[in-house]
Amino acid sequence: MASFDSLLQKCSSFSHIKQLQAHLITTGLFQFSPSRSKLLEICAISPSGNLNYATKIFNQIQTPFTNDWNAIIRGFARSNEPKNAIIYYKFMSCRPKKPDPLTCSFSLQACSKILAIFEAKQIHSQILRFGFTADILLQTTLLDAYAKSSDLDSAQKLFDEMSLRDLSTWNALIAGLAQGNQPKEALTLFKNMRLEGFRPNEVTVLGALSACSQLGALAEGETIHEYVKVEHLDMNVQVCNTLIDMYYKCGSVEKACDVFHTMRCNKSLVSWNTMIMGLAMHGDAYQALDLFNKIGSSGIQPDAVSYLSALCACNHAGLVSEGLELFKSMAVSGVTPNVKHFGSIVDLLGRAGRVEEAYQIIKLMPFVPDVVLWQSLLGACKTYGNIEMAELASRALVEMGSNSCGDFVLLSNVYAARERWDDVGRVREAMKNRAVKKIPGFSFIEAEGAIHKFVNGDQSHSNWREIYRKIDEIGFKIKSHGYAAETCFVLHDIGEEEKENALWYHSERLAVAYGLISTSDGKPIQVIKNLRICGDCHVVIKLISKIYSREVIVRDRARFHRFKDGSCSCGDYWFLAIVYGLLFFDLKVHNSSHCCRSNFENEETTCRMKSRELKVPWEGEEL
DNA sequence: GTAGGGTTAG
Repeated sequence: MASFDSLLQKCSSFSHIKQLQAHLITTGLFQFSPSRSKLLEICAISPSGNLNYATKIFNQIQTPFTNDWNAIIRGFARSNEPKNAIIYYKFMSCRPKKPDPLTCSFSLQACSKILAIFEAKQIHSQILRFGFTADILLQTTLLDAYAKSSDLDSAQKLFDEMSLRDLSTWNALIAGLAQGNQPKEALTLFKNMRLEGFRPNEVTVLGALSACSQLGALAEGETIHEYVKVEHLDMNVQVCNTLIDMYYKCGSVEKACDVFHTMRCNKSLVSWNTMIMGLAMHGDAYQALDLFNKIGSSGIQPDAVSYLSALCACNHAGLVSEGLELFKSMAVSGVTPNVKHFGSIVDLLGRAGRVEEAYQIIKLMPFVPDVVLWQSLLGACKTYGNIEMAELASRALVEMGSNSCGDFVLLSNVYAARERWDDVGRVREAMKNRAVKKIPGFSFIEAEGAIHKFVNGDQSHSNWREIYRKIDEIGFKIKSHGYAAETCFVLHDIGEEEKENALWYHSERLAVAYGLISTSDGKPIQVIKNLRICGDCHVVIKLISKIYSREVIVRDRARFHRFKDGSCSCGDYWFLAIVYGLLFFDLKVHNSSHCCRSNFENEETTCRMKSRELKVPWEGEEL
């Protein structure tokens, strides 16, 4: 008979596992043979195995070896119940066999998955106690656990303290920074890594490209793309997908299309979805829908994200009936709509002024409405001046614990539009009492090899005087083209007093002015803004694009605006509604069709409620 | 001997 170990290597079905287990039991080796751990591992992690059954085998063992613990912890760490891995780790700590670096590694992976920072810290202290600190792999796993649980300071500290780092260590921190809202730091680290002689691989460029996406750093992204081509990393589909994402988020949907159409590896569903979303964000709704309809011909079936991307295309172009049809067709194709699809429909209906229908959707849908849904409805109420519904949505948001400035501003906007100043004051009080924080608006522009950040009324840039002179010049020129920034409605002293020039020196305008100064003629100006673009800036930038014959691309938190020859790719869809709403309610509209001025920037915040709280049975106790 | 780093989303 073949040896037990060689049978283990061939073990490829659940029945094999049971036969081998039976063999161990009948020969009396079960309690003593080291091969048992391997069998347990196969049962716990291989596709032919069964984690429940592995647990049963484990429970039969009188004194588990460290490797038995490792197998079961590893199994749970990669299962849907990573919490159990930590529970087993805790059990193990009270038993004679002590954890080894692998045990810590698997348990940390479980911590990363459920963002169990408290437990990760305790395992960290055990790693120190056991003296496993020289193990680069383990240190990297620990670093990753910190980074994934948003404790980037600890991740960075660990990184700095490591005397030896390998490629994965750098990758873990770059990816961690990129995903943890520190894209600038991620890119700096990426550069430092190259200076230290490391050769970025697929994983590295994924992190770095993701950082570029967030920053809108097109030039930087292009450099990385060049590197990708030279190193043939574009044979990796994830790299290609991230390139598509990077290009469209950096404003160049054409280059995203280029990558998509010339991919040398097979396209995955994510490739399609990313491209569709890119087209949607750029307002190319018909191209997006066209691509959506072509997914099937590539032998892939669209999934929930594909539908969401296509719905998003309809949303951004105001294609209401197409969107509704698409939503209905989901049932036929067997893709179950989730809360985001319903959110999309609520937004679509709301933007089209069908606020009551949007509300009915929220009421009837089979999900508990989340913050974003109510925010969509509230946004629509503001646009169409629906006070009753706005109050309802605001109440829901408050009940859900929303403390977002944007939500309060929207409600006060609705009141202000009806000149209900007492209510406006009430909202203002509520904001004060709840210590609602205003999210400061800022804009980025990449120019002269650096990223320049502007806030409203910013005078910190070394060239600020020149920038302000440019803005004044713009003001002079656009007035001769009929621009008049008239006030439709003004929010009376809501929030902090703002300087008179706050509107005129909005961050996006400063960035565009700087772009005009610092980039050469004919080159498109690309600006990234953290909030929604202001309606007045939208008008001004349209005029700039015409007068200065410059294409300007602004990415705001919701979509792209491509200004060319006096018009914008969003078709003014998102702003026209404001005007219709005002006319409908017969409010004062002063001699301008493009007025939307408020003391606030558009803060339709979509801040998500993060469920990072995690309860584990022994919370508070030391492991 | 066994492990670590990763793409799309209202």
